[in-house]
Amino acid sequence: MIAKIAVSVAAYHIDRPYDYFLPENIAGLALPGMRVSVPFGAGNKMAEGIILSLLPETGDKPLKSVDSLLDGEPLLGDDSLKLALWMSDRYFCTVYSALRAMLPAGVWEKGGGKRLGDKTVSIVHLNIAPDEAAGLASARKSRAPHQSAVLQLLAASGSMPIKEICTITGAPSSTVKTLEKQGILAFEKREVFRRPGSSMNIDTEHITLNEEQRAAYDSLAPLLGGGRPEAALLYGVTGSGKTLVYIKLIEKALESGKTAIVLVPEIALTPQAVSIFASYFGDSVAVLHSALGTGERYDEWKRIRSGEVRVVVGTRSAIFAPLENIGLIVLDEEQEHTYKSENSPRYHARDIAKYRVAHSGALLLLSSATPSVESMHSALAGKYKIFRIDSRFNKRDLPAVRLIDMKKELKDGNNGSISSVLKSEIESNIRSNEQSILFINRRGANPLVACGECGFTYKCDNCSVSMTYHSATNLLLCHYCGHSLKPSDKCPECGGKLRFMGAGTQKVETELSELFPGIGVIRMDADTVSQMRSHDKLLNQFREGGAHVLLGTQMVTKGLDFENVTLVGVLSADSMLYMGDYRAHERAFSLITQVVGRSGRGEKPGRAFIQTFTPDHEVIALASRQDYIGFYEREIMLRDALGSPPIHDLFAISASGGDEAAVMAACAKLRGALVKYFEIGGDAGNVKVLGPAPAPIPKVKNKYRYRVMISCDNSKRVRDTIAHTLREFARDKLSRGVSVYADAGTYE
DNA sequence: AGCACGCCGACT
DNA sequence: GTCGGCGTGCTC
Repeated sequence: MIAKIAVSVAAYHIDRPYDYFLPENIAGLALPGMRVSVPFGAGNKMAEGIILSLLPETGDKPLKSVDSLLDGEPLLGDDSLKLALWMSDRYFCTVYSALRAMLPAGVWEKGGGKRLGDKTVSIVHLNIAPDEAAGLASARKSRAPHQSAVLQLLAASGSMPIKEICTITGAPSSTVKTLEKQGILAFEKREVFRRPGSSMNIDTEHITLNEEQRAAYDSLAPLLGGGRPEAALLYGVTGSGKTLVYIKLIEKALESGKTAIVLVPEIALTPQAVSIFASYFGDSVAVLHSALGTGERYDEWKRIRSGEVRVVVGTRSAIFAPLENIGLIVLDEEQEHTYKSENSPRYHARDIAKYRVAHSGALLLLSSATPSVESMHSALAGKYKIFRIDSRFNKRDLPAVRLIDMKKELKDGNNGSISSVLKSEIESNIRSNEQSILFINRRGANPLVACGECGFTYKCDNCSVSMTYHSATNLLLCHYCGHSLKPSDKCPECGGKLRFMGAGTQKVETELSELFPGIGVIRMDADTVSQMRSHDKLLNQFREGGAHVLLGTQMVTKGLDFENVTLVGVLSADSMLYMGDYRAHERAFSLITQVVGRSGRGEKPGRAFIQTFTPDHEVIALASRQDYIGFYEREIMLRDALGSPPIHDLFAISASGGDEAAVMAACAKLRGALVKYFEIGGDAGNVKVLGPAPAPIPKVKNKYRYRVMISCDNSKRVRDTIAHTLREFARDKLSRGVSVYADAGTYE
């Protein structure tokens, strides 16, 4: 027998299914999806591989032999193996790396450094009839009270874990063992899964949909279970209760024997929504957090594979959950960039979801208050059915939004981060004991420290970015590599006076304490939530009225649902608009819309203020009016003109390395090869090769980064040309010290 | 990428 | 004569 195997150590440019001979002793046990140990390369070093398929011997060429099987049963099904091959073509990655992305890390820890065994408990059964046990219990009541209590308990319940018996009766475990020796009780080892406890319990007994939710459900439900792949976009304002619609749809899928996956951008940001699933579906739901330990994640994965789990809720990688019979896949907040993997395999969960839906005849539900331009484009083109939920859950209007011109503030002598209008609004909220959320897109105190005389700025030695001043530690910090530096009193170049410019969360925190002495401010950014679970702690503190103001970065914009918040301030809308990539406007629009939606979710109406130096900027103006359609129409025209998605497909070929000249030369060579091959292939008309150009941040961690962009119509031929160019480049001597990768539909 | 093979200079 | 430099080519 011959096995086709994806080998872990085969780099991208030599990756292919390798054929190995399966020796007699393991040929009968080997199945596709199992891991194996195989000799590879000239040195025959042992490497891990995964069996892709088995075929009969041909005897053509001499093959090396599989050394050993590493699994007793397949870790991956046929559909996963096929998906990995598809991913290697789509995302320019090795088949093995695609397969690895589908498996929980715990799979490799068994027998490795930290043993990760299967956890078991001892279940104790009665070996005699219950009434006989009850008789023995009363007979031994005075002579052996512990035995009596244990027997009485088991007479009532039949079986129970030993630990539980001991805690209930107070008997030592030796009592139970004695009874086992006497043949009265029997032990059974049962595997248990380490399950993360759900922290909140939400009453989900009676979920009733309001009129609009019901209408959305009624239109979506018929798309379920027809066995035909379907895709729909649920376009619903924040706070419209889309989660309830998902739950009803999942329920329907389960009723017809199907399973469901719900993807969320980040569990930490939507704890309430996730808890609803957990309490509603109980043990048949698996929740895959990022905070899950290796063991817990591994166990959840096993529960899913065993068929015990029928609903999976999780972040990006949960799209690979080994569920059978999928009826529904939901992508909540589908526009979020966290659905795109930033390292190899550089997949987008939405693409994988489409693949799985197409192969299982399920319904894909994309959901958002501000759909990605791609998804809206597909919906308008008729590829997705589109449904709307227009009013918020509690029938509250969206908050009134006002733009504040910071140029004018500056003219009036206010150079702080908080405008006079916003200041008086915060003041009135403090007086009426209502809460406020302030959003600023930067952590630290000052993003720029410069000399007022010679213009010197503190730049990171390893990265091409200026260093941010952190007042808490009195250090300058690089947010890309973590490099830190103590600022000197005077300019290190000319001895002039240093100026601390711009504002981040720490600076605003100080300003707030100066403007409103004594008020409670909770600051939430990467610095304050780095400690485990402090994220929840800070939010609970705020919920319980522990502060007047919640001040933070992106993490205060999503999912939060606080009834007492009636004021939202976006302190600097401009910083988001100029991030250099084609998605900057989309992100800014979405972020502003989301944070505005945090206001007025309770009984009291909300209001929002957006501070900007460019109040006339169309994106800011559209965001302040919450005009998604207007934004979409403007954006789609720009995308078309710039050759960006969704009108055109985009690939980025990136090169990085320590020697800038070598990286540039490599990029130029890549460009030349691409242009040549596209011409030979007859694709020159379809394809535009742009660059090479430095990446938006040209140096990170002492590596220079340049790239070539390809705007085209994504086709197999184009992908093959890119793959061929990458492989050829890797073999080239010029490539020494320069690494390259390709990214489909690039985000940066 | 990682390794062996191979063909040239320096050395006990 | 042989040890080791790294240029070249292959990986079932």
